[in-house]
Amino acid sequence: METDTRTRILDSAESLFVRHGLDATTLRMITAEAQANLAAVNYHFGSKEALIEAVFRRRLTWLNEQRIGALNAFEAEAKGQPLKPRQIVEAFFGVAIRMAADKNGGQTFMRLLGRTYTEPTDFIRTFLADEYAEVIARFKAAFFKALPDVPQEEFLWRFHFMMGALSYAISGADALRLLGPIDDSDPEALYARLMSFLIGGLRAPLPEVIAKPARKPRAKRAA
Amino acid sequence: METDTRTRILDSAESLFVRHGLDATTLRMITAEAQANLAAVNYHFGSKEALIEAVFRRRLTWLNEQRIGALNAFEAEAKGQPLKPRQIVEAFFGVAIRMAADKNGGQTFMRLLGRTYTEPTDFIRTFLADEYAEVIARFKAAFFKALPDVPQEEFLWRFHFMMGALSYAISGADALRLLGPIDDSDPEALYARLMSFLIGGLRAPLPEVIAKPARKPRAKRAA
DNA sequence: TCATCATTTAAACGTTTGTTTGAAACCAAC
DNA sequence: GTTGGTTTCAAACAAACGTTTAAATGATGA
Repeated sequence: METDTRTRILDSAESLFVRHGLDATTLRMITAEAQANLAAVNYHFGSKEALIEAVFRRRLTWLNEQRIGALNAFEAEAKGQPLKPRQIVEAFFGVAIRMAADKNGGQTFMRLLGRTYTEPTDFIRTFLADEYAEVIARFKAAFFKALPDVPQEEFLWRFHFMMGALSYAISGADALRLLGPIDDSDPEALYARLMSFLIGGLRAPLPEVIAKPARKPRAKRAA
Repeated sequence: METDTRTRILDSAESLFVRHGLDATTLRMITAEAQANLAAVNYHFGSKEALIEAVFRRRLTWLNEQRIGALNAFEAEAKGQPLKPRQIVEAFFGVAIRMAADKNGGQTFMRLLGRTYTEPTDFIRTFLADEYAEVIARFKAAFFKALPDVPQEEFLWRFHFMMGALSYAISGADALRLLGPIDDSDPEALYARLMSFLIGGLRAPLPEVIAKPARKPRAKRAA
């Protein structure tokens, strides 16, 4: 338990952010739980904003490297042939689910990340966009190659839906309590469940209505 | 534009909440945009917490009544027979997507709602659980009846995933910017896209690994 | 016209926020 | 043992927060 102040602060911040949200977590809560002085955050990180970025960067960089690594492995194996969609899904979402199952750090962070995609704060949006730029580009290319019959815009939406399902899968029991008691203790089962759901959605028949000249009836109810 | 102070505050709060989040939105921002006095919030609602609840209740009650209404209509038509899964999905998620397409109020709110499911704040969780209790019970029952071959726990997860996809579908362009430029101006197309994705995921083949006696290999990488 | 109620207003309240300060404590190198 | 650089510490800072107050204003019915 002899970790240095910097990491103790990162750990406490991560854990408190996921419990109370970014805004509602104060520096005093963080430093108290980390058994550090209040000024330590500004000394080690500069500001609360910089601390938030550090909390995310610490694990997000590694996560996306893993994703690209998994994709590289599949592509090397395929020797120029398009990958199977299942492989690409596995590389992107599977890696995330497995990280979320890792009690030594990943679990807490992934819950935080899941609910941060929809975070409206500006500096977080731009920060995430930067961190994701490379991995998104790689996976878009792989998907387009693997599914040449699916219109690109259509696929982007499905990718987006899949991110939503992933986010909720990871947030897990918190939001699930809305649906009733449920067991989210088995990460392998969760992995299998999410994968089959995602593949099912990804490979669903294309909707017919797409690209219809959306003529909206102007008629309003008489008032 | 002669609306009363109370509704002007509700409208401004709704719009600001979705832009900056609940915590980061201050009463001074709200009253400034609503052209009301700072004290007006506490006068009309009692507290900021009560205002938040009012913002949600105003549209959420109606939304869930619509959902139950749609389900009732389908069930009356089916005369005791189980519904088709597509109908239940339509009643729950279709109603939400259509509300999200309504520029006169619904759109802003649904974006707010989508990112609030994962909100960690306690009083919001309990509030949402209350508001959703009835509609969740009705739809769970309908789904269980329509899909007797799907284990209930399995289905609850899929329902959960579907909520995630819906949430992201509604948050729309905000988070989608991560994936690149995309057009979310056509609600009918979005509706069709989400529905086919959801049905695809819901009806995907069951994963085999479920309920395996999760024996986790203790072996760690040599270090 | 007056009295009564509801609403709006400006000002102030006590807290809490993130941040800064300057001195104390620590620790290795010489 | 003294120096020099890093880290910790208690205390204070101004700013912003949600909330409260008491007076001013508006509208309604007698």
